[in-house]
Amino acid sequence: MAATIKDIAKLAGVSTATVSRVLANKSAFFSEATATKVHAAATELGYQKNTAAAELVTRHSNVIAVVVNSTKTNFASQIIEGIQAEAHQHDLNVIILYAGDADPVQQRRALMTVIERPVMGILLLSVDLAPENLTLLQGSQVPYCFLSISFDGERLPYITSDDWQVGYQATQALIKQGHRRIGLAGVDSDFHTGRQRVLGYTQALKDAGITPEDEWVQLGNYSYDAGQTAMRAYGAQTELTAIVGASDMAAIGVMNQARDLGLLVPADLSIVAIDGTELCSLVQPQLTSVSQNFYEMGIAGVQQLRSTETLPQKITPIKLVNRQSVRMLKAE
Amino acid sequence: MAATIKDIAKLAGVSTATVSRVLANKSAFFSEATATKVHAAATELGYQKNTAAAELVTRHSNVIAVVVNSTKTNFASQIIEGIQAEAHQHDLNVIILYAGDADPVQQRRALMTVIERPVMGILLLSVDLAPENLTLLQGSQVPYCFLSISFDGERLPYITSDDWQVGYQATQALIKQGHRRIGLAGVDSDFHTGRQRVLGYTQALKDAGITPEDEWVQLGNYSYDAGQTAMRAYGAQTELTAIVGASDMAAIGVMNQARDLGLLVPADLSIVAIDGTELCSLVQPQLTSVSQNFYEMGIAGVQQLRSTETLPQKITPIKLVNRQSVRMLKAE
DNA sequence: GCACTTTGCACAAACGTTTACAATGGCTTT
DNA sequence: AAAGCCATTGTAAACGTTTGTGCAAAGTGC
Repeated sequence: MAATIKDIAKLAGVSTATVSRVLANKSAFFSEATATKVHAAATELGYQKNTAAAELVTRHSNVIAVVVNSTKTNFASQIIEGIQAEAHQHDLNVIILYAGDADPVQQRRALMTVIERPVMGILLLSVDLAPENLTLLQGSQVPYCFLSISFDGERLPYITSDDWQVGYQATQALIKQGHRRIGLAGVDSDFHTGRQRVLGYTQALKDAGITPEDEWVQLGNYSYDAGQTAMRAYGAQTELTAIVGASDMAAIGVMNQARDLGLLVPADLSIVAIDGTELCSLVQPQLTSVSQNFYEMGIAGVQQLRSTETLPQKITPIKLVNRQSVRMLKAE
Repeated sequence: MAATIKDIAKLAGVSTATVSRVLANKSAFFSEATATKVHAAATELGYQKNTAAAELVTRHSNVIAVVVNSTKTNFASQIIEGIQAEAHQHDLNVIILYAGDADPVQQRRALMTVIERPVMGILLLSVDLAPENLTLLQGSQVPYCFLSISFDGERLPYITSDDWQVGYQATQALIKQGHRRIGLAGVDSDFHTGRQRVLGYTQALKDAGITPEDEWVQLGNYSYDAGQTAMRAYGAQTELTAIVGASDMAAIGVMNQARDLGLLVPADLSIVAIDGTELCSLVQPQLTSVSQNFYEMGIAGVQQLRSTETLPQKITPIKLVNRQSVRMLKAE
């Protein structure tokens, strides 16, 4: 049905080899005259290249696959924008796959559709790969790199913020405003990222001479619901004067639940969010945040894929962005 | 490097044809004994199928490509979830491509990477294709369907909400609460979708015996900024008592700007948003919305791709969801 | 006018699969 | 024992490209 270079060759009266070279613009290999003939034939037939066939013989592809976990996280789009920008610079194309939220079956499906085709590399956006799927990935010979997630024991390539610092700085920002009883809401302790944030948080308190109570840390999965649940656990009579939300969503969950409990933000309760996506300036009051540089993470990700370095574990910078959800506390 | 069926064939002492048959599980064509041999060899070699090669000969693929415009719209994820759910039912895989926000070059890039490879169909999420890119798409022989966007003259397959109804019902919801001076903010009049919403809005007013002023409709691109700008245009002294936001984002923009102008929502100003994504319940007050059924749009999209019907223009239902941003107005 | 170098092109193999067709051998049927 | 059938397997062509090799014609220098 669709035209192939064979059809073009016939129509232009040359060989397929010549057609291929003209179309690939390997300029040393053909004359102007044949080139015009070939181009004319190509447009006449409405030729569409079959890249899959080409990739089969060249054994090399120019598409980067991005695997995203589909939790209701919202920073993905920022990372993807970074990825796209850098990829396009180098004439690479980007495809995105959703792997379910920690669902090994869906993860496998996404991984498979990508591994079975020629892709130049795989970027995994904060996906906690099930062990069997990690094996699959590693066995596939395709370069890969994790983004916005880190690992403990395993030696895996990843690019992320310093999560310990994230926890530390968020907490410290509150301490500097005079807060001393500070919660941490919606953080996950099953994975390295979450554990690091808790450690940073704890250390910041200790450095200020504060001993955190166990109930100050409410675990969760970074979601809006996790934030709400955490705030409900703290309760309207909480001794806390400030809370670090484990993500923007969690922070919003905390804030909305606090309001439902009759607490005003920041008058009664200060909040610092972690992530710093546009969500923070959408809500009211706007959330002060420890912001990650997701865009740069994306850029670094494709650079890593393009380089041959074996084990990069790059750290991208963070910064505190003051908005409206923290108030200065008078000395008690 | 990577093992092929040829290697397996050698190791198992059979032909590649047999290997292919065993691996594809064409059960009528081989014995148990050879099957086990083949499988053993395959796992020993860590075989990874090269789907691209297979698709080359079978001339048929099982991946659906979804092209998304990267405006800061947030309903995309809901549609994609619908697409994935339905696709997986039928053993189809989904890949997602970002086409820039109305940038023909990026659109072309996305389209190309998809057309040049074997895909089973293309779904376009609210992307306003530049004319030349539309031609490209149509010339590609690949089935396609637009989602969450509609067209005027051209006979194109699309699935969307009834945008006239969307405009009508949003406006009517406010009229029913006693409002008579109602704005429409952030809507785009360059495309069919936006024009229909304006028409629905206008008709609803007329049906209530209200003659809308020109300034009541503030055009824009559905973004947060568009909402803010619109509200700024209305001003603090606006005669309007209610505003329809052209999207969730636009509505939030309106709301936040209104607050900055000293207007309380819904006490001084009522708002109805269009879309009804989770954003509506994240902000404070929660936004009453005319909600679209994005999930179902996704499902319908892949059904359309699977069917052979040529020109489907399906309408998905909408519904009014009451939250907290509209107040009943006393008769004046 | 000869040997030599370019230039421009065609031939054919290769990439990793699937599948139509043919071939083999054992079993059943008569 | 011949004939036919079935189950299992192999042979080889095909998919649409790219690219190494080789060959003819044209151009160059003597």
